[in-house]
Amino acid sequence: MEKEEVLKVYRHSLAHILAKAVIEIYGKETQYAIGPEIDDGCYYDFVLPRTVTEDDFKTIEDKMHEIIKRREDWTRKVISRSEALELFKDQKFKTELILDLPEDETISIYYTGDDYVDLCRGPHVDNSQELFSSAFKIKSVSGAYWRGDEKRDQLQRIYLFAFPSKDELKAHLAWLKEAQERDHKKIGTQLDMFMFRETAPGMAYWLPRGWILYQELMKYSREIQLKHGYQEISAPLINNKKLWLISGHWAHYVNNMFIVPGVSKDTSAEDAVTSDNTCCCYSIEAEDTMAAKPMNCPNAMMEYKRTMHSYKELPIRYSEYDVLHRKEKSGQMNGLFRVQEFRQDDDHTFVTPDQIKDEIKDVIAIADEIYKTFGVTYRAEFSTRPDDYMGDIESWNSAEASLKDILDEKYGEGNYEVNEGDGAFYGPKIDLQIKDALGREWQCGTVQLDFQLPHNFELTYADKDGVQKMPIVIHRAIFGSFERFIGIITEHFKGAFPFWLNPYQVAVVPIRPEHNAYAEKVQEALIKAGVRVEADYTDVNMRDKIKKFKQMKDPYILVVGDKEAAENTVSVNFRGSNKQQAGVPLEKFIEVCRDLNANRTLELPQEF
RNA sequence: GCCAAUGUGGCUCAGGGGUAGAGCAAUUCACUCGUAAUGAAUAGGUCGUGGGUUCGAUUCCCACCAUUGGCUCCA
Repeated sequence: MEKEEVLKVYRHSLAHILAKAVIEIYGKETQYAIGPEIDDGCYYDFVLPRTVTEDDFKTIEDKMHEIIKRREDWTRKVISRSEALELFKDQKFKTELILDLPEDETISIYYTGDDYVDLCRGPHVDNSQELFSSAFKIKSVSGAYWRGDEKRDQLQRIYLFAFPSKDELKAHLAWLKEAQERDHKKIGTQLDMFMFRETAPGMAYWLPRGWILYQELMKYSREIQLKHGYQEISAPLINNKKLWLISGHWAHYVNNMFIVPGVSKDTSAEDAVTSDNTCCCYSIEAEDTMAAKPMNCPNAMMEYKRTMHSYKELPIRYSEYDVLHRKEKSGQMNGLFRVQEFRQDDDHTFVTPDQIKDEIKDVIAIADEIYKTFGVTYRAEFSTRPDDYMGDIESWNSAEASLKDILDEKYGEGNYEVNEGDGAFYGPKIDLQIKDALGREWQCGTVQLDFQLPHNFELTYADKDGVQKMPIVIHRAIFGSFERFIGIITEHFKGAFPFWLNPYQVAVVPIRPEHNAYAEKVQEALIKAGVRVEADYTDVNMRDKIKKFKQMKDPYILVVGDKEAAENTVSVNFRGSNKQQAGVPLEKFIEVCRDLNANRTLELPQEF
């Protein structure tokens, strides 16, 4: 058996052991649902008479060990649908699973000992003693919805780390610890990049250092977009409710919007709020109700609509970096990965149907270029027509065919995920996912076709034949949100950003105050060359200064004293090591810095 | 929104029914230094917020807020 297969069998078998242990501890009325294997182990979903907390972990683990030691045989049986329904008549989730199986499906069950049976395809170990060498540990408990539907039962999910050997478990836990050290929330605090306060949940305060990095990203994004024919626009951050009614956001997205209630004339309105004893009453029903924009699209439509357009002008690419606000349900925020206030590298491109393919190809090319600059890898996902789609089916079919062609050509057939029916109601989309330090995937890039907004805003262009036709809108973002992207690259680089991106690129440390004059000369020369430099001219131990800049992960620290001043050189300290190189001519050092910035080089030279 | 956990000086964390501790950072003094933690002293906290129990709550209970790991949703 392949190693992968062995791992699967172990994990899946341990899921059964977990269920058996939980049933023995919590009693026969336990409802057990499903227990698949996952990346680092497995989980099992239950309905239990009481909640499982961390205090129960040890009890469950001990019970599992005890069960394994019983050396019970695992027996597979094939039974009929009616036998299965009878066997699991007290198990509502199993019953539902059985009823959902196709008529001709073989129904197999697995016994672990005589007293525990589970509906399962297998395969499994033949006897529990095969699990003697396995290693497992309860990772966590969480709520999970039956079949991922929040309207259905909430189950208690118990996650297990599970590996074939103790060493592998140990290695995994070590990896996890290392990954937690990469946590962008931790590094962001250490490097003085950003902070959060309770008075603005899910909205980052960008500190001086972090804001430098943020702006460097925007600068980079703007450079690329300029090359690809994008025009930058900016539009109001809050808009009257009327706009959101037209765009459809008021109907579909209002719960995610920060509303600014207007002044209501009708003081009896149900949602009217009296602010004080004056006559002023606020209501979201009032005509002057405004809302902070959660998306840029409607305003882009407005700018397009300002004049008549000809097919000759298309594609028109409007990019924007305005601040967006999306109200999230509690428990959904997560550091910079999921915030309530953010900026996207957003764009709305207006195209004719036959321009879709070339345009999207270009978008993917931009994504490749950008992600490559950071050395991150991504995975593409293609989402197709949902049941509640808008527009005519021919447009959908041809649009989906174009997207599929592009994806096949770019990544090869089967090298991207297809989510049938998962597209937006207004059009199919391609999402680009990037992983964080813990291996969780986050959507960054997105390319979406939209047949709906142009319709709602009655957009037109005059085609060759003189007939007014409706353009198609392509929504796209590559970084996604800068907030999320910064979170990801912070973890990716563990805070040691590429030279061009690091808040300060070079730090200057004069050995004693009498070397300040030369240090200032070095700093000025670097600034003149467009290098971001910080220096410490205070009268403290040079070691303290070096320590401080090392902790800030500045790529190069230049120590200057008598020798350097006399020779017009610098003594270079390299990030991430104790390595030093003395006697580097200042001009040479500056030249290298200039190149690193110009090329946005990923690697940091370790020698001059 | 749901399940579980967490919230103690700027940061990292210990403690625990009798009104709080450490390290780092900060400030002051000494050392004037050639590459990642010199020494001494000082200052800094109504222990997330609001209720309750108690003679007494930072500690126990309840609610709320925020944060974390998941579920759902999403950039």
